[in-house]
Amino acid sequence: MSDPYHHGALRAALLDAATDLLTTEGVEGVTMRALAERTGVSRTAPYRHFASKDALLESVAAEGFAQLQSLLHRFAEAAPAASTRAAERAHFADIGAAYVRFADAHPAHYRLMYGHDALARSAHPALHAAAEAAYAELVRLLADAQARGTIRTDIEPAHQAYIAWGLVHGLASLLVDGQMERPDDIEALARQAILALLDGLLVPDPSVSA
Amino acid sequence: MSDPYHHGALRAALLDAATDLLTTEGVEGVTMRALAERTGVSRTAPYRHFASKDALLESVAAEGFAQLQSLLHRFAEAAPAASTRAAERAHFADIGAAYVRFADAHPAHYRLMYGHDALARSAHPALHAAAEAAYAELVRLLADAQARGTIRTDIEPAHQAYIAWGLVHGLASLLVDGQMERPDDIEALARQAILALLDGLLVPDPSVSA
DNA sequence: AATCGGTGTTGACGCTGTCAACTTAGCCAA
DNA sequence: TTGGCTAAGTTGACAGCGTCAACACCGATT
Repeated sequence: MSDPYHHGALRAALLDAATDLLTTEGVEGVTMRALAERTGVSRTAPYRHFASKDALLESVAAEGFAQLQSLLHRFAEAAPAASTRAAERAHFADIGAAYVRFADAHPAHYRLMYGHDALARSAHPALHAAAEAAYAELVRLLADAQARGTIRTDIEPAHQAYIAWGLVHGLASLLVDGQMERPDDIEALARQAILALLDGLLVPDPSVSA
Repeated sequence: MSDPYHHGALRAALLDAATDLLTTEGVEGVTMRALAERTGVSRTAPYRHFASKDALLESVAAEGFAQLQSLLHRFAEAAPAASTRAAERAHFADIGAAYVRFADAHPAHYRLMYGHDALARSAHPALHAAAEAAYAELVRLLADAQARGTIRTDIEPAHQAYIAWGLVHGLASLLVDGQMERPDDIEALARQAILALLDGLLVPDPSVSA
């Protein structure tokens, strides 16, 4: 009836509580003691499941990359079969908008995935692997588009993925870190950015030389 | 002869020490006590010059944005007068490469400027202003290019700046946060990214519709 | 010569992550 | 059934952190 001595599913409960605290209080609010209290155990019980606070945060961050990966994966499956130029533009704009929407919906989580200081210093294999898996999904997406013949092939998909990832991550990061003025419609801006990358920023006509 | 009771230039010394510690130990190494020891004063002396540790870090971060701004400003003055397409491409590629090089040279400082958790939560007017000033420099750069007639005018300079800033910041961020594999030649990648944004990623010929 | 305010010091407090030693309870072998 | 092994949870303690309160110093102003 009353609280059993053994929790039973503490590990999962800790990850849930951490994600909760992350969204409500920010990363500063995620403390081992707060997690313990939320899950109804004592201060050091979490150490039976995570070697350190950093290890716990690493798992939370990795979960975020997994979500991002599955998001990209859904788009990869919904790729346009018949590849008109308009369909491709819309498809990639959708992906970029979805990415930025994810970051905007879970800002603290997103910040943890990329920006957390403790996680950035040393090697975190699980987190690194999760990030690479999400990245690989994007590479595949672009390789497919190259195979369809809609995207330039003089830049290898891995580089294109790095560039595209950099663009959307940069937008998301500016948004989430709050240094820049928050744009009115972030989703529209994300679409505009993707389209700019697809179409180019220079004037189409190459006869502008003075 | 011996240490005077009053330091004389403690504020500047603290900022210097903080920047030093930032590059050598990372942001976790920047502690009020360490700063006090480095500058030869007691633990709480810094509080005569900064309201809190966050306020001190905010000043350090703002200095970083000032450096970034002056970097962009130098490029604005060196803008190509006669605007051939090749010259414009090289010019913007140079800017992007310089930006990423800055981040790569001062990773911890760069992370502090954008990613630090404590600074992201609440409003930090001085930091915000410094970031806006650097951003304004980029807007001006792009407005000039539009005036020269080399860049599309159907997207306003402020939006183009947001997109371009997003791209280079995204690349820099991926680099500095260390989640992604570090590319062989980051500067070349930055150039490639800028050129991709200028030229577009789609195949030039619009007749690819199936 | 008195004093006033900016600067630096000492002591203390609560909060944090985490180690060490101990307890509990479920499970498996004898 | 029982004995004990082990994973899981607890309590106590410690050092390091940011920071407040109270006090000491000293150059400049009156």
